[in-house]
Amino acid sequence: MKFVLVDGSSYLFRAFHALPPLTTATGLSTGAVFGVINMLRRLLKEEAPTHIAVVFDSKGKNFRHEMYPGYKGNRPEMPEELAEQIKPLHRLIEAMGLPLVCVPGVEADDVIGTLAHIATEQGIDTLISTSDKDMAQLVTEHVELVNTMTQTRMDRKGVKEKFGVYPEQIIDYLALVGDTSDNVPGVPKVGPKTAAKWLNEYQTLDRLVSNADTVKGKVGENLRDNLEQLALSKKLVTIKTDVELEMMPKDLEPGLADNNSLRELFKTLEFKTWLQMLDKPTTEAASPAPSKSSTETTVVLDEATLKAWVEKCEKAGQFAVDTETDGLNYMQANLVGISLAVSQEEHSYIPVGHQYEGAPKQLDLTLVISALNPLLESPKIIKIGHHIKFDAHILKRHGAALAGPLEDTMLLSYVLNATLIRHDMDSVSKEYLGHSPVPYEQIAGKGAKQKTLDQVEIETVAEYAGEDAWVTYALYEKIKPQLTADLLSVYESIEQPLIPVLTDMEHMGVLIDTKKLLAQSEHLAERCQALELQAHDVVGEVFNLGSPKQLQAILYEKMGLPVVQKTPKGQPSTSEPVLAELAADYELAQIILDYRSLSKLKSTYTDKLPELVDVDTKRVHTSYHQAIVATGRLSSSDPNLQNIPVRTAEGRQIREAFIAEKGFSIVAADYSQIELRIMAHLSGDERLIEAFSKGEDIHQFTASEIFAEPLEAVTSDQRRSAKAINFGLIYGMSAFGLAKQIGVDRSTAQEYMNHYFERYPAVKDYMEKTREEAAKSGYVETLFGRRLYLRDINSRNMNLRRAAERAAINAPMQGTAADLIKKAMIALWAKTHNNQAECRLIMQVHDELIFEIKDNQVQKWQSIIETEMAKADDGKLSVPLEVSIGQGHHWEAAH
DNA sequence: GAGCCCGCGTAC
DNA sequence: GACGTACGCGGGCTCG
Repeated sequence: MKFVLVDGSSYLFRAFHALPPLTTATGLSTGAVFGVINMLRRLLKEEAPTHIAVVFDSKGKNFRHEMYPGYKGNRPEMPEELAEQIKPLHRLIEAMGLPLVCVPGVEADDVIGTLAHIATEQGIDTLISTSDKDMAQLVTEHVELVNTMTQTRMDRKGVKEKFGVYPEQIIDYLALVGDTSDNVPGVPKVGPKTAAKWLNEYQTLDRLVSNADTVKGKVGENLRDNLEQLALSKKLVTIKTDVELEMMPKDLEPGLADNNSLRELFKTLEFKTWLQMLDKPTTEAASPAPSKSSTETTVVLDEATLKAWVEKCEKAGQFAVDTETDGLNYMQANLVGISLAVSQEEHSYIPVGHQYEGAPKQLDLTLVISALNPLLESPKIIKIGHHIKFDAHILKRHGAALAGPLEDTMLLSYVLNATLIRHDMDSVSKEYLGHSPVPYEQIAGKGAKQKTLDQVEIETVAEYAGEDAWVTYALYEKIKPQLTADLLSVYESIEQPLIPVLTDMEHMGVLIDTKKLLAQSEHLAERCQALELQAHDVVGEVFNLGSPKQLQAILYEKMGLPVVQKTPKGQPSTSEPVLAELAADYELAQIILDYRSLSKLKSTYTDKLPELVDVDTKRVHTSYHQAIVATGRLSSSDPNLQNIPVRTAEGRQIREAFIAEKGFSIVAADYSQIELRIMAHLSGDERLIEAFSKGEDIHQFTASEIFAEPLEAVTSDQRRSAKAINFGLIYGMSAFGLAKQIGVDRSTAQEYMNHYFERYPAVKDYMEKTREEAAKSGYVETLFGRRLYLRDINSRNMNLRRAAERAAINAPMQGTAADLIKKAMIALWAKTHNNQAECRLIMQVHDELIFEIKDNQVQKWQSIIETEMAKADDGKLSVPLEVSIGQGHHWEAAH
């Protein structure tokens, strides 16, 4: 046990007087807070206490004032600049998870003296962190002082060196010397030297007083004149060691840091460096005291223990569950074991699939599943997981039905703060529990030697799996209470109900016409080969067309093409826009462009998609990630179904391979211009809202506004420019970007934008207001209250700040759109999940939902889909949500 | 050979 | 430097 007592009051005063007077933009003084927190952080780092208290004086008078009305009498009233720092300091200390102690009627010294005294009695050594010399009287063999500001440490020997007397003589010493700052009288003309000399001669004040007559000179006279005063001074400087306290040293364990409170406080106090450090996962800045479990994981190998655990979970009403598997593919992985936790201390692991040589006999999988099923299915029992969708898949494929209520700590963390940390278990645990779980590699090994968990010893996996379960449980208890009402509503009405929707979508998968894709691959291979030969021919040597590096050497060094643009690393770029520009003059550039686009299609889509078709279901099962995208969108991987080509005719052919099973059709429904509609709503721009309400072609309408032409006179070029502006605005684009996009000079682009803002003044206001509010609060919000923190919004780095400002403008629109389609998915799932034989949701592509619907039911479902999607805003939007919907035998035809 | 970064390109 | 959010390919480099 490492016990540290911090004299908060002494540091507060020291810091206030020693440090330059920092103030925030609003005029709040923060210098002393900064100094004390800085000191505390250093102390925590250097001493790593297991038990700690930060002690402050209580407000108002204490027993010393009663004893001596003049106590601290010559001290001026505490300046306002200091007084206003006390509350924020206390709040910060609490947010750091440190026990804050403040006992009425006594001073910090007395509390510290008492705690140190108790600790010594209990055999605990104490370190007192203070800048107050009076504390030297508390030093013993078991109590040391440290001044964390000056980095000096003092034990018995140190006290003697500094004061010339031993700690037990310090009280007498102080009484003799007096203390002007506390208005404690001493003996006139007696300073440190004399006091030490006398005490070395007579040992104690009492013996000195008895021999007062023998002391010569003027000081001797002064001593004799002040004997009465001396008794009082002695009482005043004596630190109490018998204050009645409610806490014991052992109670003073640091709690968990509340990083969200810290963030708010750092923001208010404008402690930007710490704010940034807080947002870096590697920081030890505010890392909370580590949380841990004091018990081992119970390994469940017999039916009786299993039954006991089922009952335990039932009784608890909520439990954390985690599945261990032999892989990450949710459609293929086999169950190796299940861990459960009903508290941080009670966790178990039920092995069912360990197969290494010498593995003990484990409970039969079907037996375990049927024992757990009542638990997993019960609508009365809360199941907590971290990324519980994965566990739901695994359990489902092994005959168990994980049904709601489901809680997911990954999603809780995401909703609470999507941007500043990642939401995998390790990161979240580190952030909220200050605990780093055993990494998977430590259990399974890494690289070529990596084993699957079924090959790893049960005891080893049990520890790992049990930890995952109790950490999940602890995270749930820790994070959920931190959600404000708005964020809780985002969680409960969007993210939580989306879990089963995504589970079903993923499990259902998408039927792929593998043959068609492979035929396309062959065709693409031929064309790529031809282009490659052609390129080699033009250049006169063989090189790798797929290598930007080789290409750069060929184009700019060998062939001497003009360098249009450089990559961020200073290399001449060979990117699409550059080559497109060169293509007018150089045949080679066009060849490369064609090659690039075709080889991209081949490598990423026509070759890869067939490889990802599941052997059992013959369908592709993507993973939708619910806690990745800062704005609230989903992302998709393995395969990514959200970037299937659509722009070019060749690319679109790939969509022909996304088909429906026999007797079914593909139905695709997308929101048209959803983000612009949201912009219209959020800005409240009347002209824009009206245009949407009337069902105008928004790009054409915008063009007619910008170019002051009647609607019917708008040229296709004008419409194209207006469209670019519309999209650019959503992304916070500049005149420069717009100019590049539509191929006009910058001043023309600026002119267009000016016209735009003249016609839609509320849009301009909205963007400025969004920027301002983001800078002030550090975050922006969607229509439904989803919050996005922007770490660089006040960065002094112009580029970072500008990028954060663009994100601030984009996020409410992109995020609200994401919220809306998620709500539509949830509403539609409610209508379809019991009727998957007729209609099933199979894909989501940000503003589009794709269904597979029984041929003779298409009409009926199309109207349901349209209705539900159109009313996903709950009537909140001042513009209508328009849905365009189509059907066909494949995705391409359904557009 | 595994793992990572870079440049590039696909989607909304 | 200049347009927001993602995923993922092949090349090529580093490391063991």
